[in-house]
Order: sequence, then C-alpha cells, then structure tokens
Amino acid sequence: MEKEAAKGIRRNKAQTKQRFLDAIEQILITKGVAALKVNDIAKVAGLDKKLIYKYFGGTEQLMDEYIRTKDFWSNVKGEKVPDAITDGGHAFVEDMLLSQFDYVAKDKAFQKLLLWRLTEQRESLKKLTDAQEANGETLLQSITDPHFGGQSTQFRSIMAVLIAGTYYLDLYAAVNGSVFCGIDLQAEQGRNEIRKALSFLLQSTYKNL
Amino acid sequence: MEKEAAKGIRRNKAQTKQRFLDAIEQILITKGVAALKVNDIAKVAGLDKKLIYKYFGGTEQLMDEYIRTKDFWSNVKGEKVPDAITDGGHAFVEDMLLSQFDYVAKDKAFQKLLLWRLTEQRESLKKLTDAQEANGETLLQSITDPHFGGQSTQFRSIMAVLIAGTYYLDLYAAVNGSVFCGIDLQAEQGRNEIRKALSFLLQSTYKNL
DNA sequence: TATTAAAGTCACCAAGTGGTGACTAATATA
DNA sequence: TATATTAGTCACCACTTGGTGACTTTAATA
Repeated sequence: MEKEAAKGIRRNKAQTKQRFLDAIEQILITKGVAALKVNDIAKVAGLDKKLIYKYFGGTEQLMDEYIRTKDFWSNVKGEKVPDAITDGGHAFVEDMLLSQFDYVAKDKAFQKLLLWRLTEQRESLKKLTDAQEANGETLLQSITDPHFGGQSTQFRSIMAVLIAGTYYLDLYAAVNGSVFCGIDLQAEQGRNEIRKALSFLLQSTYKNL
Repeated sequence: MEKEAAKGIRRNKAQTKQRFLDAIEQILITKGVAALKVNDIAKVAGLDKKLIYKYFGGTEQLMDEYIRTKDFWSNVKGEKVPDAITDGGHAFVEDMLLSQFDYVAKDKAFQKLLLWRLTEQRESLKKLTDAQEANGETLLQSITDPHFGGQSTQFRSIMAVLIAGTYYLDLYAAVNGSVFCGIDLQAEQGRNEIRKALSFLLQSTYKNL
C-alpha cells in the first residue's frame, strides 16, 4: 500500500485532509468560530464527517491543526532586518507597525484567530501566542533594547499599546458601524489618520523617551 | 389584580425577570457568550425556561434587555467635567484614559460585552456603541477640539489608538498567559508600565501635536 | 368564599448536535 | 487476476437544543 504522493486522483488522503482545513478557514471567515460544527464542516468540504474523526481525531484536533498549519508570518516575513541600523530601529518599527495595521485589516482569518484567542483558552492558540512573543522578543532585544537602554521596558510598554491599538481598531472596523472616536475606520481617509497617529506617537517616543 | 409592588413574596414578575437578567450576567462572566443557552439560563436562574418566552419573548430579547439595562457608565459618571479647563483637557483626558484602563480590567461583564461586540452584529450592541460614541463626541467637542483646532482630527485618531490599546490589553490580559510585548499585563508592575506609557504618549501629544 | 387572572411547572416535540459501526469502492501489490 | 488495505459513504444513535401546550398554584378582588 504505497502512497500515491498526492496526485490529482479521486481518492487521496492528503488532499482530503487539506479540504477539511480549507473548509475550516472558509467557515471561520464567513461565519466565525461559533459556526465550526462537524456537520457543517463536512458539508462545506463536500465529504463525510466520519473522515474528520478518522484523519484528525475530531473537530477539536482539526481546528488545532488548522491553527498550527496556517501561515501567519507572511506579513512579517518580508520584514527582513536591515543590515545597518542607525536610527535605533525607528524606520523598521514604524514600517512593521503600519504594515501590521494593513495586514490585519485584510486577513479575515487572522482577525478571527485574534478574536478566538481573546475568547477561549486553547493550547494551539497559546502556542501561536508564544511564537509571536518569541519572535517579537528577538527583534526587541536586537534592535530597540540597545537603543533605549534603561528605558527599554518603557519602550516595550509603548509598543504594547500601539500594537494592541492596531489590533483592536482592525477588529472593530470589521464588525461595527466602524466609527470609533469619531474616526471612520473603514474609510481610507480615516485609516490614514490612524496611520499618521501611529507614526506620530512612535516619532514622539523616539524623540522624547 | 393589582401589582404587589415587588415585595419579597413568592410570586413576583419583576423579581423573576431580574433573576433571569442576573443569570445572564453570571453565565456571561463565567462561561462567555457562547454559553448563553435557554436551558442553562433557566437552570442558573432556578426557574422554568417557559418564563423567558413569556416575559421577554425569547433568549435573544432577554440578552438584548440585559445589554440595554446594564449600567456601563458607572466608570464615566464620576468623571464630571471640571469647571475651568486651562490645559486643553490634558489632565481630564489622562484621568479618563487611566481609569478606563482599570475599569475594564475589573468588570468582567464589560469585557465580554466588548468581545461580543467584536464577534456579532446586534442591534442592542450597536445602540450601546452609538451611545458611547455620542458621549465621547460631546467631550471631544467641548474640551479637546477647541484646544487642538485644525489638528483636532489628528488628536481624535491618537485617542482612538490609545483607547483601543487599553481595551485590547485588558481583554488580552483576562485570557492569555498575559505577557504581551514582554510586558506582564496581570502583574501590577506591568500594568504600571502600561499606565506610564499611556501618560507619556498623551503628554507627548499635548506637547508636540 | 368563589372567581379569575396571572405566576410558575412539567412533559413533550422537532430539529440539530457530536459520534460510530457496518458497509461499499477504489487501488496497490502478491 | 486475486486480495488485502485503505478511502470514503451511509444509516443510525444518544443527547442537547430551542420552543410550546396543557397543566397546577398562588393571590387579588367581586
């Protein structure tokens, strides 16, 4: 019983597993976490739910595998650390912050993941969080900590506020009337105001901290 | 059939309705929105679910009434606008921001409401949002707009980022390992760093904008 | 005290939920 | 080609879900 190495044949375990993972994402995006039920997942995947138990062990494990296998780093990947940093990472951090603001706005699945993480404790989500933290820690240590020295913790707190701010605003914009503090978060003009605010706050930090 | 004016008697419609509303809050706090099911609500309230349909029309309406009747303004109420403002509202806004940061951390029910609002579109939640916006608008127009003049929109964007930041950090702290950007959001020390960050960013805004 | 309206209970239903055992169908190898 | 193995289907189960009609119990008032 050799594997067929996933050709486009009728019966293919790997392909079928992927179909379920795709179904998860589709439902997540369109209906949210609460709609992730076995019967519906199978319906969307166009396959029998029995296979979910056979291949993943159950819905929970399927969801975990989705979280584990989804690539959330495409936005960060492009951000290679420049060779020489002369501004304490100002330009780099600003770019990261702004592109994150745009990335989260676009990736509906990632939005749901953020929300999911605020709603439920789940090992696979915790893993994702830890990975994000570890990734950030590396950047902070290599780029900004040296520049801010004794104030590095204060800088981290500021970054926490700014990043948290972009997350919340993107999540808020996706659901509500989207006007927050009088700023229309769905309009390009409003989003530009937020970008300017982020840049301003970061600039002030680099100047005054 | 006169009303008994809600004495502590055995059969009392008003009291019974309140019991259901209390049950909603309890479940919301302990298990989250997803756990708001008719049978469970009735069980927690210690009454028959039929009464939910009789008195409210159904679970949906009961939830709506909970959202409508809960007082979310206790944190803002204390914040009476001072008579004379000479600092462009700096002290007032700072106090508002910091006390909001603490209020949201404490009120578990409000946290769930914030989350709910990011998860689902619901008329009663929209109403709550609109009320918040209207309230904020009044403050912005009377206090900060005059001070910032042509930059008032930019100031609003900054406030949006800062408020959104406190919301997200409080929500995040309530669920996860609670370390965000290397800051421990459950430890008093970490929360103090965030407070300092908020104050610093606001101060910079008042100085440099 | 008898009557009546409302408060509250209970048994029951239909639809949806997660989950499984027994089956059929395809396919790799002996 | 025969056979074992795995992919995939299907019918079915027990339980939970939202929801209701028929009932009993309380208590205000004629």
